[in-house]
Amino acid sequence: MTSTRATLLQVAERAGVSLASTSRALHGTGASPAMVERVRTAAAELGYSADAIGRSLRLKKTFQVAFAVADIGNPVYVEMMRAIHEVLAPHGYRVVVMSTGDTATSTTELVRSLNSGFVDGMVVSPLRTDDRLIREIQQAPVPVVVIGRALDDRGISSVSTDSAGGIGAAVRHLHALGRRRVGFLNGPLDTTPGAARQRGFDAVAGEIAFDRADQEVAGDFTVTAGLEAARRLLARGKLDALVAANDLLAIGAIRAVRELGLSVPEDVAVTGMDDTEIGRVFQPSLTSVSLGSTERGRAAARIMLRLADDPDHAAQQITVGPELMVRESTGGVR
Amino acid sequence: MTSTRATLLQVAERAGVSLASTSRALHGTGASPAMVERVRTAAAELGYSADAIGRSLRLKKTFQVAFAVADIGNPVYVEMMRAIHEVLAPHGYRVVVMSTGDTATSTTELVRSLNSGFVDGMVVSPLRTDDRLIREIQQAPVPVVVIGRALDDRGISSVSTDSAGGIGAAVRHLHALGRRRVGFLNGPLDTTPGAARQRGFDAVAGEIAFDRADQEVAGDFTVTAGLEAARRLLARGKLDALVAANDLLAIGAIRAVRELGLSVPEDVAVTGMDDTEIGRVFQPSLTSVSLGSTERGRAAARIMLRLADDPDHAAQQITVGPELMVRESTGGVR
DNA sequence: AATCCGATTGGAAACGTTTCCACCTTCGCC
DNA sequence: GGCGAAGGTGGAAACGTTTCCAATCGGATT
Repeated sequence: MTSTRATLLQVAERAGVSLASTSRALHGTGASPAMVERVRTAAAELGYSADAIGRSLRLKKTFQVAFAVADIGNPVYVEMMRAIHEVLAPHGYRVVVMSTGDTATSTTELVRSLNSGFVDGMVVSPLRTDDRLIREIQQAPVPVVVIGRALDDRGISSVSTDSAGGIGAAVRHLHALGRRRVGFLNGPLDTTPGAARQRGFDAVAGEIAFDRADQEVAGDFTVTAGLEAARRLLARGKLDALVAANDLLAIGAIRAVRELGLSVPEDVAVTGMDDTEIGRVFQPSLTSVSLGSTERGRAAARIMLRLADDPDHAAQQITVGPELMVRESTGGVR
Repeated sequence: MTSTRATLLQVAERAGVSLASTSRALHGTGASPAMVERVRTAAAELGYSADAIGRSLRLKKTFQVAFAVADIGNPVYVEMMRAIHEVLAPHGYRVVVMSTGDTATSTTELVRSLNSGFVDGMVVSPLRTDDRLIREIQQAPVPVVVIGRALDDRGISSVSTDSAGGIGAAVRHLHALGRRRVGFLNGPLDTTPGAARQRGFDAVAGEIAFDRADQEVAGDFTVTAGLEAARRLLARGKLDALVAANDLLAIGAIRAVRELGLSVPEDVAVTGMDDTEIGRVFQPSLTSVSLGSTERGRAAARIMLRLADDPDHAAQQITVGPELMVRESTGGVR
């Protein structure tokens, strides 16, 4: 590692030409072939590469977009990230993932990232949303697109889905299979998805008569938390169906079922949500409600592109419908 | 979203004081309480927040560190990221993940990220390493720490592990259990981990006599690729032990075993590598070689801190030993 | 009462880049 | 051969911030 990196001025001096010509020769247009050759050589000799900071200060553009997410460990965010990258990369944007790490302080962290971040825009999928976060998004210095909650009224661009309806579809599916003792395994209720999925379960549980309907809340949306919560849920009484708020929770739940010597789907049918790859290859493969992660990521990225072009473009809300993918964990296939 | 964001100069004008005083009042020291109050008010009224680009240009510091990784979908990288974040965050650094996305162009992408990135340093875990990449790392404008391959001779800081030895430990474990027909399920051989693990298997296969030893290479280190490759491997003849180069491949392999109506670990014992969370909660839980992802991440981050402080600090190489974690998939527990 | 010291303040430069503007050269055309 | 246009080049400003340095002010000490 050389102690100091070469600057454009040094290249200019070495080439014996002006700073302006050097810049043009390397990047812009309007330089003679001889000039280009000369400057290129000098730049190569010095191992020059343009400093992103200086360039961005002048251009007022970083060509970076952030994807801010509470927990990068959740495969659904990985899918979204791939989709966002796929849309943005051809337009010259790099996608950087900022994991807020600790979900408790995610709001504050997010805001700070935004204001002092090196990005032209941000796609954010917050686990928890409060008024302060919304206000910060509204007065953010760069465009923000929210994945995960409709915010029609506030002039914020968002891509949302109907996860409540998705839970309903899963419950109806289980009922149609003849299951009558259903357990709902949700994530934290103070999160946006947790709250929505709870609404979905409450609604459908009011419509459909079960012999028994119980529920339990996991500490977060991870496999481990799902395992623990499912143990508690199953300890309270026999169930023949488990609706998990998320694929990771469902995987934990399946383990809990088997710990009791029961089998999936014969004794207990299990559904997840998010239609992740791990759910598809798990054994049994997971019946899961797809919320179109890839589609949502793509939609968010497209809105971002539009806003990057024209920051005053009207806010836009898109909704992606849920779709039930029936697989082995509810006895669907084979 | 306001059309233009407030600058420090605007705050200064509104407060009726100089630019220098404004900066001091907000950030530095040596300003009178009255001045601080006055400037704070003006800043609040304008909704001012410092521009990261301008600040970085002057400070020559971004307080960001990149973690560049080929495939963020692999949980082992998530673990590393958490560890890196954990070490760096208390020192005021933000960790951003740059997924090179397509592994084929990962080298080129990586280099570009580095040179034009908004980071003070970079921790990189390359899947494929060639001379060009090494040269780029050596002349990188910011400190780089490599996770995944010892590069002692080149003056590059790295944190590596003995994955070859780890494969050896897994094979020996299976042999000790009485398994005599072993299959090795590796990832691409042109990757750094693929090559190392191949060496490990070749070495131990030369030492220990098996009745049968076969192997197959998966297209990448994912569950899906593991499933497909394991199908091919198992189709070629009966095996009673499978050594997978990674937990994801192992999970795919278990599915392939079961598709044949065989059970794990009774008919076929399976080992993975990386000791990921998903492997621990999978069913059966996965016997896996821990390569200390968290420990490696932490070590890399600590080296990075040192280099950020003193870029000319001598390069440092750390090695973390592998450790076999015996679980259900080889019949270890219960 | 004069001087000195410390505490605050403002002016100005600097970080590295791009681009506007003005100037110069050269070529083509009348 | 002169004139206009076109193309290439250099000077200088600008982006937003921090910090060095000098200058001012007030109070305290001799």
